[in-house]
Amino acid sequence: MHNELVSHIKKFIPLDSSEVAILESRLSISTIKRKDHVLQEGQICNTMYFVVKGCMRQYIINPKGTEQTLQFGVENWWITDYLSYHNQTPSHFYIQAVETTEVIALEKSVLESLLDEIPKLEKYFRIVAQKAFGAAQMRIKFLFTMSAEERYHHFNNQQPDFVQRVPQYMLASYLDFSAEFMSKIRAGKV
Amino acid sequence: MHNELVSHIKKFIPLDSSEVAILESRLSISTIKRKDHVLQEGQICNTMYFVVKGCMRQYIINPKGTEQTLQFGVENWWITDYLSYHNQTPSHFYIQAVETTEVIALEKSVLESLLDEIPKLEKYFRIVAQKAFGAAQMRIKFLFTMSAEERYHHFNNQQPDFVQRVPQYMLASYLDFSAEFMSKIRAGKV
DNA sequence: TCAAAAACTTGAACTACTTCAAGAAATACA
DNA sequence: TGTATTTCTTGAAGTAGTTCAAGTTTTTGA
Repeated sequence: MHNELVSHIKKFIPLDSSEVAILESRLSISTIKRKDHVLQEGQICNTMYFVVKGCMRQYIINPKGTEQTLQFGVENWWITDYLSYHNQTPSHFYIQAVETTEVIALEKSVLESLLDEIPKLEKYFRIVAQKAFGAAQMRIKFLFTMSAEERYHHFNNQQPDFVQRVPQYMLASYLDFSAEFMSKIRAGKV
Repeated sequence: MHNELVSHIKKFIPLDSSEVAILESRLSISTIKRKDHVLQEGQICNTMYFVVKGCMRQYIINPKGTEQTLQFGVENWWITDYLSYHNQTPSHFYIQAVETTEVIALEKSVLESLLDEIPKLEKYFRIVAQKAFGAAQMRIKFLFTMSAEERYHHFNNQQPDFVQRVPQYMLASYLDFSAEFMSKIRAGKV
């Protein structure tokens, strides 16, 4: 029995047993407690996080001092700041555990040596990044074309269980409206 | 002297002369006339476009019938619908030349055989996709935290020449406000 | 188990933007 | 070069959302 990341990789590329062995030897699960951060604004991001169980989020603090969630990462998602990671520049984001979460933290140096040893992994990370970019484009489309109420109902239809899982105010900011307005949408007062 | 895409790839990974030769034999430049489309909503996207010279854009038509630009692609950018491309599902987007544009159109079947022959290219496309995703995250951050006027001035500071290059109404929709409002911002009437 | 902290609700006042309509200016290309 | 087309401007009226403040409910963890 091997770890969840290996299973995820195998959905995209075949791995032989020696490659699995290399991966297993380098990857370990760590637990991030609810509300703990793995990245703070201003830090350089040197790690990619694969969510095994639980939920992480990437957020900012806006000029009014309110948190706004840009991205959630649940089971089988990667979360990181790719811009800070690639350019070695200070991050604009916080990355935090929404609930106590198990992740595989993959440091840049470890990832780079894995990519050298198992070049096939490049394909895996390419596909993951291209799909994530595609999802980001759809997200922008929804933000552009739907009203706040439509965005709420749409999300609620697509991910009914997830809505139960995170605080309302985090989801409101992810959908780009205020927590108060979300409360009114749910009460049917709009 | 070889093509612009080969030069771009060499910024990220080394290529030997036989690899360059393979690439050159498979890649050719085509010209897309101003306002012509390379992808329409509902079509399956089977091609990635690398912009050699000119400007492409990805847009949608919103429920009110207005075009909204999600993405511009200028020199050395890739533009495609990765979600349609990977899942072979109908695209939600239009991709069009803003000005007459030279592109390298890379079809899925050609790209896949290139990736088999030159596996190093996986790294190039991985890095390109990760950077594009990072840029999309920053874009969402700006949309979330800045007022319309701030978004305009910020963009204008970052890309002063680009603002001259595209019709105002396209840029307005990209920045997520109306063309009329942009006109007022520019006139200082807000 | 229970006190403290976090999350949610409500209504009233406000505002950053949109929409509409019509005319003026700029640009493309026959 | 001239004219059709595209793009930009302006003001007035409207609205989808925000903000604030205070109270209520739910959840957390010692």
